[in-house]
Amino acid sequence: MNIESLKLFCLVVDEGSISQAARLSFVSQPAVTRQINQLENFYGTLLFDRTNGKMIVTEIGKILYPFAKAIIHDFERSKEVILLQQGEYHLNLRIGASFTIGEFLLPSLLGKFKKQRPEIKVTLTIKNTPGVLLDLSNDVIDLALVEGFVETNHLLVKKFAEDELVLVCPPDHKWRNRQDVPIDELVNERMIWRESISGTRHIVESILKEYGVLDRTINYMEIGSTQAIKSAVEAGLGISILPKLAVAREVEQGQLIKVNITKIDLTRNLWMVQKPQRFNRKGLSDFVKFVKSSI
Amino acid sequence: MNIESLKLFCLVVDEGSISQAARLSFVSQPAVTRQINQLENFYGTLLFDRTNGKMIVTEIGKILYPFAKAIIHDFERSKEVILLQQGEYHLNLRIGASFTIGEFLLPSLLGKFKKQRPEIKVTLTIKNTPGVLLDLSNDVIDLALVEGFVETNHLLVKKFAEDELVLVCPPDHKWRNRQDVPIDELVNERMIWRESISGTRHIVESILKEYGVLDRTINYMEIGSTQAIKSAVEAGLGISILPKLAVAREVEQGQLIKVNITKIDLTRNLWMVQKPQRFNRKGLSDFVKFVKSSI
DNA sequence: CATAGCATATAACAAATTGTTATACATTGA
DNA sequence: TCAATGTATAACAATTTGTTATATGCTATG
Repeated sequence: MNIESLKLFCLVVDEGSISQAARLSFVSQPAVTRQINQLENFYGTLLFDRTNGKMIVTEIGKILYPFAKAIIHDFERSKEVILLQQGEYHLNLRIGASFTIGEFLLPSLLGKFKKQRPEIKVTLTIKNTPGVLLDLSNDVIDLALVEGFVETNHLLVKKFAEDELVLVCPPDHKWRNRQDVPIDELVNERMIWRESISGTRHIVESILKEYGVLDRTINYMEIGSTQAIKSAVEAGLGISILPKLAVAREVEQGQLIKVNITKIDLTRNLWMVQKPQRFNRKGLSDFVKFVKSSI
Repeated sequence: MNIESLKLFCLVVDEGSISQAARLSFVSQPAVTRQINQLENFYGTLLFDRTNGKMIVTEIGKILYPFAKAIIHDFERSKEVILLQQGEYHLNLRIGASFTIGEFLLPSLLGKFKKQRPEIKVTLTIKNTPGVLLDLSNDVIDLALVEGFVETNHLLVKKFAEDELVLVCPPDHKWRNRQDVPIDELVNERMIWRESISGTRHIVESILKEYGVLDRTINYMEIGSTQAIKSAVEAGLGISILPKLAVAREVEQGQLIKVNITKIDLTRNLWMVQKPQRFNRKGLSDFVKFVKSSI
């Protein structure tokens, strides 16, 4: 039993005409005729008296009418109420980001987005990359913005920006006037690292390993915060390889010295990761579009 | 939107399982899966959380549930109420019959039928044939039982019995000891007729006309009642051609003399006439079957 | 009273929907 | 780990729904 049929039935009752009901419903007249016929067959009785080509509802049709109206009403309400509920859903956006992205890239980006779409409520959660991806798979966030090494297992991954990793040293370091430093010279330098599950560290380690330098550097210190690492380097405790994004201001103001590693490109991609969902929050696709267009 | 889909949705919610819902509905599991999917697509949202293969209704599904229940309930009620109404309809049977059939054939027939089906309420209306057919076309009766000459125009006509027309004369008539009377001898006899629209008269006239006798008989009297004609013949006012059914008892008791007209068969058919209706009263088809089987 | 205009019904066919079976994939529990 | 169970998907048949073309029947109008 189709609710549309009941809707047509009511319309024919109200209009007293199949043709008129068809016009109002933007379907052909035979379509309405058949719907009414099927309704009559279903209930096993005539719903209209067709004497003289007029459609006059029968006694039994009059009995059906309020039931049909009630069904239609409930159905329409169900659509409305769910749509309302959906509204809140779609206007909520939960973003997770790794430290570098969350602390240095997203704040201004989110600011611009909120200016364009103030009605969308954004929640930003900053964790290390594995934590963010865990949140994603647990449906705690709708979108993950992370750097490096995402297994594409059941996840939608798309590059949305690049960031360069740069070697920084204190202003009084011996490399302070060098443009380039060959990678070999990193040997015996005191390296300050992020914690071992950090996306940034993962990338740096794999590069150094590739060049056989990793094992010969001095793992001098591990600090769980980029901000703290910067302070440590500034204080002359060692050197570090950090995202350009994170040290841009300190380098500009001379608190840190940026040194290129000869011939080595430490550019890595930044990824947007989504879980493939049958129904996404509308705010999500809007934000994804915004990020793509603004970077 | 199909009410069956909503029913399945509720069943899946209640059972927490698509497979179980499929079993209870006697359809295949993929059929239920797709119904649920289409429902989700229609509302643009997930109605179930399928984590770990379980079907747990979502918040929005919980919103839909009472609406679906209400719709299903109203729909079921509409079926019940209409069926109830139908009951009265189907147990009512309005029969119309022409005089001869209504007065001499139907009473015992209806008695037997009521003994078999006491729950069916029968209304019998007796009129002349055109009146009965008019009632039929005006939906005042459901079944007409008439003799002769029914235009098959939009009507379902079926022979259900035969009746013979017989010539009757008073017991002191000159033909009282004759077995046969040639048709020519009818000339100059005082004929007593039914009214001109009577089915019986129609048939008799056409036979007499066929043999060229009609214009030479004496149209002595027209009486609107078979019973009155019988009395008139008995009183010696003339002769008449009447249905065998109507004179059987009087002939047996010697109050009227039956005379055959040589070599002429005045057997005529009795007809059951129905309007072709899309939905007939059940009592009607039952009565039609009863009549066919009992005659 | 014939006929144009309007309404419903029916037939034939295309498109969409619904059901089926077979099969893939994921989870659970022995 | 593997069998058992449950959901999803693909491919196909059967049914349903819409369409256009056309028949039929009533009403109003000249």
